[in-house]
Amino acid sequence: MLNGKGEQFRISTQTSEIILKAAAEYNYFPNRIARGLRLEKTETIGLIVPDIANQFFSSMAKTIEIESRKNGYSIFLCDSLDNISTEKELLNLLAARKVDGIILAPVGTGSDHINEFSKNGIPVVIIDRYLPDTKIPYITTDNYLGACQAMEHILAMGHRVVACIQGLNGISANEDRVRGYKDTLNNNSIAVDNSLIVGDDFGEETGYVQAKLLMKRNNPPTAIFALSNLISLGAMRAISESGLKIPDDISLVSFDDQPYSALLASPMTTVEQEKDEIAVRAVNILLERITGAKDERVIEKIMIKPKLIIRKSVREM
Amino acid sequence: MLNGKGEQFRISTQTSEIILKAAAEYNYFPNRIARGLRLEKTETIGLIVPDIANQFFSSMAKTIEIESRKNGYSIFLCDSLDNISTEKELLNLLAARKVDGIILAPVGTGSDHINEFSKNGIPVVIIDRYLPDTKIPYITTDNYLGACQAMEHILAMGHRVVACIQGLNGISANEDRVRGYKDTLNNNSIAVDNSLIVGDDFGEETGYVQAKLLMKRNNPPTAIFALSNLISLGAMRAISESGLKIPDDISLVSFDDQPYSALLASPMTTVEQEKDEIAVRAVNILLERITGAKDERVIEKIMIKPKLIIRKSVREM
DNA sequence: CTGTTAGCGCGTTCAT
DNA sequence: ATGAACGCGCTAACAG
Repeated sequence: MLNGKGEQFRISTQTSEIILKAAAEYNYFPNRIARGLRLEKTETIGLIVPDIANQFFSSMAKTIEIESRKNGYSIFLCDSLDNISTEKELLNLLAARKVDGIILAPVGTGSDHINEFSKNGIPVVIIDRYLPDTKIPYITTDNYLGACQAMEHILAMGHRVVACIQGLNGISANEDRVRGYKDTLNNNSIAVDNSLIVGDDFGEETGYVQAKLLMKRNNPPTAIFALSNLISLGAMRAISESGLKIPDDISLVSFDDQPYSALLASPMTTVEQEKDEIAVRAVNILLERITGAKDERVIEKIMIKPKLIIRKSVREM
Repeated sequence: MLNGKGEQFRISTQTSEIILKAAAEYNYFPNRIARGLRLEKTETIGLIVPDIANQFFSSMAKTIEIESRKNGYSIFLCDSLDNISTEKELLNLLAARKVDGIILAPVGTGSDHINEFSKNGIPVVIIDRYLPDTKIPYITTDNYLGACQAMEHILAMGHRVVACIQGLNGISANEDRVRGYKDTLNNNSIAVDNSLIVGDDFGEETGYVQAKLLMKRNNPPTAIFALSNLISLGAMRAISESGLKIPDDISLVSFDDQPYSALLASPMTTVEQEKDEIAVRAVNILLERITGAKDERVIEKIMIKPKLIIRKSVREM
């Protein structure tokens, strides 16, 4: 009876005002649980991220929460701890909680469980990467383009031996970045040296360990392209421990701009992902699927252009 | 019927196994919405923070989510945008969603709405600060102690003119830190110069503007104590723009350790808050109040000791 | 020990 | 134009 629109259908002025005053006076709010049970929609969205403490995900979470709330939806926050079986459990948990839809930043390379899950009728939108051979809409950064932009800059500054510390092998975000790295080298007539492509996860430790190894090579790289903010953080730690300076001794470019990027020992050149746009569009696409506003045979596959922010971490050779 | 414990009360082996297999086979999960309506508890917790994109809150959110999930609870994430009327709306929203409890990192200085809200029976636990004259349990950093530790270090390094860029005036976290700053000066027989206590919010801009002004003084401070991570970020920007170096030209200590603190131009000495412990204890206290496990006349008022991490941003005079 | 039923609060439908 | 009754899926209470 007090659903806020029922009144408009019948009496406009009198009843509405009385009801509203009474509601305010008695501090009445409709029970969303009962409403959810009855309507078979809860106006909730599940958000699963591998690590909410990571600035990249927390700033998208912020935008997702705000944009969802504007539309009456609340967010169940779930941290999959970068663990694929946790991610699986979380999908089931959210299903049991009858969320209307899920925004998922997947973990690892396996995706069978996601494809399987998406058959159950709860709409899923994927962010940050995409799955091969899937019917699930996604919205990510154009990682290939971002890597090309970064590499073009490094090469334009005169570097010829450029290492790449990559993240988790096999996922689209990583593969696209590596492909951009290789293609840009090739386009500039520099042979790809596979021994300069190292690393296997997006964590800080990978950056640290691999940077140390790279610096010990006989023919060390003059520049490093780090494929995540944590990798560059680790690489900086290694470089700093070795007594070397950026960019004098070695240059560094990182994927993912951070609030502190401009304030580092050497303000860092980064590939900035348009997190806000990814987040807003993910919410809007999900809401369209929830409300059925759009032909669901259309699978959105969206890549947002990143932006190269040139600071002072690449030396001119 | 399928609540997972009913079986244990009756048949142990046979029925349980049959049910479990059937449940797995048909991929059945009990509907948590219906359950919530029936039991009048939803096993959900509302988390309200002023800015989830802030590392300080996002890492606590991570721990809160994980710790809650261990106990079967899911988290509604709400970002109050540092806006007190949004915070108010969110409290009501969470009440309408029938959360079993709320963890709140409050915004601003006003707290009447929180006291008012807490009378409605939904348990609230406050983190990051405390409210004056309230019956709501809280768990925060011992901000007074943290400020004393930082100031003792600065003074021990020989500084005598030390500025303090503070955050939002009037809230406990800020007042306790300022009190620690003043008391430590007094204990070391240095008169407090109120013109060296500047700033009025925790943002980056405050740090930037106030640091610029401080450096222009006739008798500029040799050290700055920044009362938040964003303030120190802004101060660093100002110092860097002025062509000055930390710690050679000016020393800096900041509240809130960050992942990048060790990797800055000058690795920064910080007061690290024990975020994990605050988060875990907040969840546990809230759960105790939800389940009624503890005498609710006991109002927990907990302060966790912070840790001074000494790096290289303070010069020996 | 097992099967049946009432009712949580809402929105919808059907009957006035 | 309004009011009464039903049912969403679950669990607790009760009857058999």
